[in-house]
Amino acid sequence: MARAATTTDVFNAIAEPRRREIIRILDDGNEWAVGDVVARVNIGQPAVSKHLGVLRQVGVVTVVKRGQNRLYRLEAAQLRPIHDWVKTYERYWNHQIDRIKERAEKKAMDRIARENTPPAHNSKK
Amino acid sequence: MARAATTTDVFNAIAEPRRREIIRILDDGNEWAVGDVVARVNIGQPAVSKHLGVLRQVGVVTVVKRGQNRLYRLEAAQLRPIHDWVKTYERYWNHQIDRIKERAEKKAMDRIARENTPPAHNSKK
DNA sequence: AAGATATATTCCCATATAGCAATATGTATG
DNA sequence: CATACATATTGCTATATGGGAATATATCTT
Repeated sequence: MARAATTTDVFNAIAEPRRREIIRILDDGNEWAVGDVVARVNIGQPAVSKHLGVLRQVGVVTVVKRGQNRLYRLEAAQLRPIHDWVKTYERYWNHQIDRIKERAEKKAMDRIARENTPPAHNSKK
Repeated sequence: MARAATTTDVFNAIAEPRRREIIRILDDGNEWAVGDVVARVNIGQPAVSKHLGVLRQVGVVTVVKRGQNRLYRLEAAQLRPIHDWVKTYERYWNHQIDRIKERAEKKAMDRIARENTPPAHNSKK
């Protein structure tokens, strides 16, 4: 089985460095025409259009037509699944507050226990 | 130019859903033998070994030999670049008073208004 | 209408990669 | 030593994908 398509899995969509670069460019609250993005990256217009198409399909950008331009806008809220996923591991580099750490550990253990259909005993390290 | 290899870019390494699955399995503070991981996923041992190899090369897991086993341990601190990257977009779903939020609300209201006024069905309004 | 401009799409190629089957390597144990 | 076991590696196949070049499509301008 191949990995989930870039057009359906936001984790895969942002695995491409040029798409992260484009996301960064769009992150100023404005709408960007394709040509303006092209002017700031080192790849051609078709490649940029394709990257924007991928980002659109996973919802990370939206597009509106205005004249002969297509204006893309960042919808970074769609990145939240990535945030939520990686946040689960914060405790691995954040040791400041015990409460946060304990909460994260408990959440992880609860999830694993739930998904593994409890072997009916405890004994974690 | 292709995207950075799974073995050198942690963003690409975690773009594969089975690797995220393996990371979650390892996330209980213990060391896991390959066979124990194999028992929990739906792919064969060679595939698991390869996924663990990818994760090892990007530093997300470490491995020690013990007898005929190789024990893998999660080193989730290596996921921090992902956390730092996505954290810069937190304001898109946290910050209550920015333009994006307002836009989203407006869009939702427009949609609700549209749904509540189907053509030629709401006799009186 | 005829260019000019902006963007998307198609065609093609090169490369990465996920998985299985088979095999190799290393280790424990009789 | 011989054999079973655990894991890695190799060989292979199918597929996804990123990019350029060429082309299509839509819109603007004159």
